[in-house]
Amino acid sequence: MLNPVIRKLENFTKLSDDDKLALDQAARQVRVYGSREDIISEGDRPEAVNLLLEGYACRYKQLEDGRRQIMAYFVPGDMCDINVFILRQMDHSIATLSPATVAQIPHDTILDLIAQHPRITQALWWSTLVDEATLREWVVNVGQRSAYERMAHLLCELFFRLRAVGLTNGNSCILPVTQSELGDTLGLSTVHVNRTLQDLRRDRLLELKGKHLSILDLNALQEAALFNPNYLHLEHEGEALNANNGMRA
Amino acid sequence: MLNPVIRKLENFTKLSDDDKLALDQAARQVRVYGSREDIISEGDRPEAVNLLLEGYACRYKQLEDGRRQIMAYFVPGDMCDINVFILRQMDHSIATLSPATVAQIPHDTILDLIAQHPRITQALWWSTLVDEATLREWVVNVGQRSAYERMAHLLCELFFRLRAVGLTNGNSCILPVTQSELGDTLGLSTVHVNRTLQDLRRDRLLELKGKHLSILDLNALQEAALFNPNYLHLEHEGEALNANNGMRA
DNA sequence: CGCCGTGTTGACTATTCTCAACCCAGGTGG
DNA sequence: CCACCTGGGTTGAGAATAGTCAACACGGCG
Repeated sequence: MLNPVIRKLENFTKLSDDDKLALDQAARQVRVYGSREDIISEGDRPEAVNLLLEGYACRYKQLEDGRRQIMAYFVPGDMCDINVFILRQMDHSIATLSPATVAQIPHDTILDLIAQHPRITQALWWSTLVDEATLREWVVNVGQRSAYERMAHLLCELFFRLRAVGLTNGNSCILPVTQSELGDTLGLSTVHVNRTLQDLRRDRLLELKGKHLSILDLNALQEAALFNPNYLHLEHEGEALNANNGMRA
Repeated sequence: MLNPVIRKLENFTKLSDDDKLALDQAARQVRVYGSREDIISEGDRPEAVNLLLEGYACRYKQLEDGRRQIMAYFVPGDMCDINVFILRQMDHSIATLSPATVAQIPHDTILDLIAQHPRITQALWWSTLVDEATLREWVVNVGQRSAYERMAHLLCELFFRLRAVGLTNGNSCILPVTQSELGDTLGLSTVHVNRTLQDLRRDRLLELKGKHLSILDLNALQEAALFNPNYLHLEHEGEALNANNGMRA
């Protein structure tokens, strides 16, 4: 099994064999989770970086009165919290959505990787920038789009991201989320999620049953969602940086 | 006039005189903007880091059909785009909300700062983490909160942030935004923004007229907003890091 | 003076939520 | 093996929240 983080980072830059080996070795301490377990909770002090190897997870925040907002989905190859270890405590939680395998990379190992592998540093930086850009797009999504557009946009995004790590099969993929979780993601009630999915099905854009998503018409779905994949920066942008030597830091 | 970025970063860590000098010198090339001008536009290649010295600005994204979402506000001391220079082109725009003074810091200068001033590096890192946490909170805000709560939350946040850089006067501050901009921020129509502000005024929580915001009852406002200032990480968290030597990177 | 950008209001509409009921499939225990 | 239980998913009816449109008010500025 190819370490999915390698596949992901190579969307941005070409890694050397040495880089890849280092990544593999960093990800050797593994923990297995069941479905819907917290990997790290709000208020915890972050102890290690969690790299998702298999399964799905999400970042969420809960209000005092129980309302919950999911703010990110994680797919294999994603580091859930690389950027928080300077902070004293988590201001949100991370939980699995399915059974999952997670590598726990100690902070020191991350720092060593950064110190010794400039390509990895660059690619990790790229990856956090993409995470941020994705979050910005989510603000646009919940702020401006209708329920129908929102749902279309979310499913477009997930499909593109899963495809980038080789987890699609033609125009379908696994998506182990309930309608209630989709609601917590999009700021909609489960009832409305249900009706919105029916509308998308009626328009022959997609099917989502059980844990299986099939895109019936990707172009039409993108149009319906006003989806512009720019923000995922999947176009191997690092190649240019490689040529001109990139960052010095 | 104290360089506001120094004041901001000192919310997190103690800077040496040498650090401060370096920051001052980095911010010497200045540009002046009028109100509502783009500082950098979607599609542009980022050339320098824009540090806001005076005035207000925002980050926004426009959909093809004209809908606009504001995704961040910038106040003096904020670096608008420190983290994007690895990317080939901007996936969003940054514009002033008022007349503004902006320092343009070349990428090389940033890289030198990072290489030679570990405290600054740390504080800049902290600052980007706070920006991200803020963005996450905005997703929660538009996703879960009602119009009334949303507005209360946004104004709470801005008040706290302005206070952290010394731009409040008692319980009031300058906020040069129109109701239409508030709408684009919160995902509400201008009409509804207007009515929501009236409700907040009726409940004696705040007043917002012209460019002047007065908080009449900060505690009540926080409660109404379910506002928890945790995510702004304003509690001088860096002090701990200083003691134990912090990052090695 | 008159214009324009902003704020305000009323009437009507659309979208989304809530609540409550019911269905269905998969897993468990008797 | 079957009955039941439970966690999703689905449906309908009615209510609440927020949007749209159109008109008007107000103030600063050319």
